[in-house]
Amino acid sequence: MYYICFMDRLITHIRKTINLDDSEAAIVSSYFEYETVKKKKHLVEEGQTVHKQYYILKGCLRIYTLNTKGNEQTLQFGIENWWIADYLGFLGQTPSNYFIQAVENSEVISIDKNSLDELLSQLPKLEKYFRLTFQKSLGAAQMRIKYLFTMTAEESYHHFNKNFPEFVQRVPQYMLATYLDFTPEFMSKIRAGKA
Amino acid sequence: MYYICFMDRLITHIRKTINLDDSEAAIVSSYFEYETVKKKKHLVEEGQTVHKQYYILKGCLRIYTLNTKGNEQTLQFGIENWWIADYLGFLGQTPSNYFIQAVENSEVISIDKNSLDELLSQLPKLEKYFRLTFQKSLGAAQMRIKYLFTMTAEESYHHFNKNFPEFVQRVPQYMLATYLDFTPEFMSKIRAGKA
DNA sequence: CGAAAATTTGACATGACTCAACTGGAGTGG
DNA sequence: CCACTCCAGTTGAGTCATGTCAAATTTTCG
Repeated sequence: MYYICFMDRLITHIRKTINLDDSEAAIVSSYFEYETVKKKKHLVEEGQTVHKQYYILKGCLRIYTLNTKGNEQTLQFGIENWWIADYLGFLGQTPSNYFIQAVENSEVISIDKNSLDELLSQLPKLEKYFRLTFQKSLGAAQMRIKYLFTMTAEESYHHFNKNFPEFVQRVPQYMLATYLDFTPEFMSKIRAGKA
Repeated sequence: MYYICFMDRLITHIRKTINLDDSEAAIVSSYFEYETVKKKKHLVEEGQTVHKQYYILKGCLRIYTLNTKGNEQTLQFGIENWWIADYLGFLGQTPSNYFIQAVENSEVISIDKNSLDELLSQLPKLEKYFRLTFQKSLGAAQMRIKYLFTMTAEESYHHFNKNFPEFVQRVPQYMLATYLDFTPEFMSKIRAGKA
């Protein structure tokens, strides 16, 4: 079974939280689909109602939205072993509020709501893995809001550089600007020390 | 047992998601503590390391932080039947990143990490309740970030008024300003139509 | 009733944005 | 492997949304 191969990463990740024997791991595997996305391509477009949660095997994705002026605003970046999704859309099966796009050529595995519900009723011990994953993500989202609030543009930039150097290398600057909530031009001025 | 009384709300809330018989409900009840907080008093101060998750029975609370200038910034408000916590601090048992304060005289029930862990191992079916609760909160946090990004001060104000009228009535305006990310003075000008 | 807290108002200051022009490097096709 | 294009990044001038500060006014509540 080839899919076992690319499922390994997720199984390993789950096993950091709960025990899974091989037959259970096989069940988990059977519920996921493998997808590749080329750089710049979208996995989800705003307004779509087919929702999946994506687990990133390789590459880098982002979730973003457009503001009233039509500019992109990045809510979150994700890399290897991160989950990414429109959680409200997923739960309510409502149109997506966001775009999900590949920043680099990427590989993901995905699961839709029905499949996740089935999987969880077949293997209830997985609830704990997802509970902890979401709890952690929720904590991260709180910090994200805190940082958006408390730092000036320049502080945000330096803070991000210091704390997430992997992303700085992998994400183009104009895109990082849409995450830190200022314009690419302004970012350029910060970098030049002319802000 | 008196505590059964104020635990009712949470039990009812949990039963919207999963089934609980009376003996299970009693187990849940036994893990929570009842607390009251007077308006303006803090349940948690920044830097503290005793962490609990709070379920609001009555009243209104908020979680906030201070920016570099010492001004308050409100991350989230919570009312009856909402959970409120510093989730990252809770999970990691690290010093709190935030203050949790009563906006009105309030009643909450609380649980610390050890108790929650015990409760969940004794009653694993609760994992699903918390998984769904956190998943929903995570979705809400995503929307929160989207709104902070995409709206001007004036749009934020009107949007909040329209969508959360209960809060507008219960929360002082200067505090709402710290949630919507502008100054009380500017809020006043928006209201006067002079923005 | 009085004090403290919340809200309003106005004058002025400023951080970040807009727009347009320019530079340099990375792909692409011939 | 060169030439061309296109996209990312830079720079500067002018502008605007929102902040700051201080004072006046209104509301709340002990």
